[in-house]
Amino acid sequence: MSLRVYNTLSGKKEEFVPQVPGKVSMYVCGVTVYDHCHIGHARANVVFDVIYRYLRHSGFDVTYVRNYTDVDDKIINRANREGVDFREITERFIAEFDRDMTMLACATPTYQPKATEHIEDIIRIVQTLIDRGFAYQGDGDVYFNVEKYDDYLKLSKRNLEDMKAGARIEVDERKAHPMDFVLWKGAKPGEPSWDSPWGKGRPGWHIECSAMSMRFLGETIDIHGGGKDLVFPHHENEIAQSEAATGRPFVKYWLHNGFVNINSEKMSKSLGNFFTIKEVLERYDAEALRFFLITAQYRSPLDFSDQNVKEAESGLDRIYTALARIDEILAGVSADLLVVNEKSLKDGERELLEKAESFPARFREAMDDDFNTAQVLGNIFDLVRAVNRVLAEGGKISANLRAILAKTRSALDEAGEVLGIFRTRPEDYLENAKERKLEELGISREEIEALIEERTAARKARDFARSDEIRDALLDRNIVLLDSPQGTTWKIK
RNA sequence: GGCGGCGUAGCCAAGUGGUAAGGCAGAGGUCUGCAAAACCUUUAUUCACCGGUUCAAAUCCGGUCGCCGCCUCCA
Repeated sequence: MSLRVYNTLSGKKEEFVPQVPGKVSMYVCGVTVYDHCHIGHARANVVFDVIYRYLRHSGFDVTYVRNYTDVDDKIINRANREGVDFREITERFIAEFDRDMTMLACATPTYQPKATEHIEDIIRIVQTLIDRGFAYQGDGDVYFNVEKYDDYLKLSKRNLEDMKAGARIEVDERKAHPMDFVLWKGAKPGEPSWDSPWGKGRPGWHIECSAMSMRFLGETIDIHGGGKDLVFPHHENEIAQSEAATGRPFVKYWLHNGFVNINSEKMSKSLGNFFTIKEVLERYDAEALRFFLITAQYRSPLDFSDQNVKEAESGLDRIYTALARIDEILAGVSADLLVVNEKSLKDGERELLEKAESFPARFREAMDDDFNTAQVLGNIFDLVRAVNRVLAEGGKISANLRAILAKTRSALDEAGEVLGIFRTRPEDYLENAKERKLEELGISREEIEALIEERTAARKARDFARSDEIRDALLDRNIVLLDSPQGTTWKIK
């Protein structure tokens, strides 16, 4: 089986064949750094991080470029409002973005260029477009003439006539066609600007991605990604200006992620229904958030709600609990030396062995089918259940079981590495989760442990009334007690 | 108005022609002093609705209804 990806350009899943065997060039539109990022940005970046990791895992040598848009109206407006240089705004929010990405365990792209570092490239492309008759000047601005480029709207599959019909397009005297878009904006007083053949100015939004993509990845790249909302106009315009400038195809595979919704509506700044990554991470574990973001296939909408994230968190806890049990059993043994003796397998062991051994193939099959992370998670839970089942049988841990658990652990590690989860020691994950929740509940470990001690004494004395009273009191405060032959432990409800 | 997507159990979510993965929540059981955790069993004769193609459809085709997105900055 080979990798198949859904290409927005063809509207179909296609076999993924990079231009150069073994190598992949990938460009993903980053963020405009004028404010904190929200969960929608988190999803886009986690989705493409998983894709990046999976491509590498599949043996490709991937060059991954993600830009920072660091000059733009919104940045300038904020800078003016705060009375600071625009670079102060961009530096601040680049740092915030980087912190968010680190929290979400996103790998660092090969290159993270800034638009302002590529003004010369931008000017060169704009000049080429003018020379080739695709662009024209108007009052210090330079526009792309959409009527000159025959394939315009091939990505978003519309036509210019329909666009005009109900569209909210302001008539602009300087434009030859209402849909023409700006490549270079003439400077207004107080705005950051750069010298150009057309006077002082700054780049339009779309041209920077073409410039940086070509600079780092060449004229034709394998994958270009971004949110669905970028299909038109951003990506459409990138195609037009890039292909008009080079005469060559710009992108082989266009990949677009679905939105994060709130009550079935798109999360966005303008609707005001957004949560920043920063504030969500105050309430939830970062890994749980990442886990939540991959519970659905990347092209589907994903509804963000307290309940949904909590459910994801419960699911992740379940997996980590099983991992902790596996690690406890495997502690101190060298997994490489473990060999399964097929002849003396118990039923549960055989089932787990089969699931663990078939897992890698099922994992690849799901990921090869347009990165179906939801299906992978289903397979993971299936494996976890088999682990729990075997361990619930009790008895001594046989050498065989140890070997099977080692196989299971390495299967889960493989998936975890690609999905960017299970990267924490299970014990640490569970401890951290506990710590955070304890703080929320306003109860201390010492207090709980003192009560457990008192209860154990009461139970020894068969004073079950007192024992249950303590347990109920703790339960009221969301602390659940777990009795086992080894003693009493506790967890948070 | 144009273009595109979606509608699978109480909730989330896989599944694109062969008879419904998985998670959360719920119920019963094993365990337990009683519980909890864990495990076992169980929860959609059915995939928005109607019609068609087919030996066979959640999956393909046509229609209806509902929801959402893009067409303006947007991941």
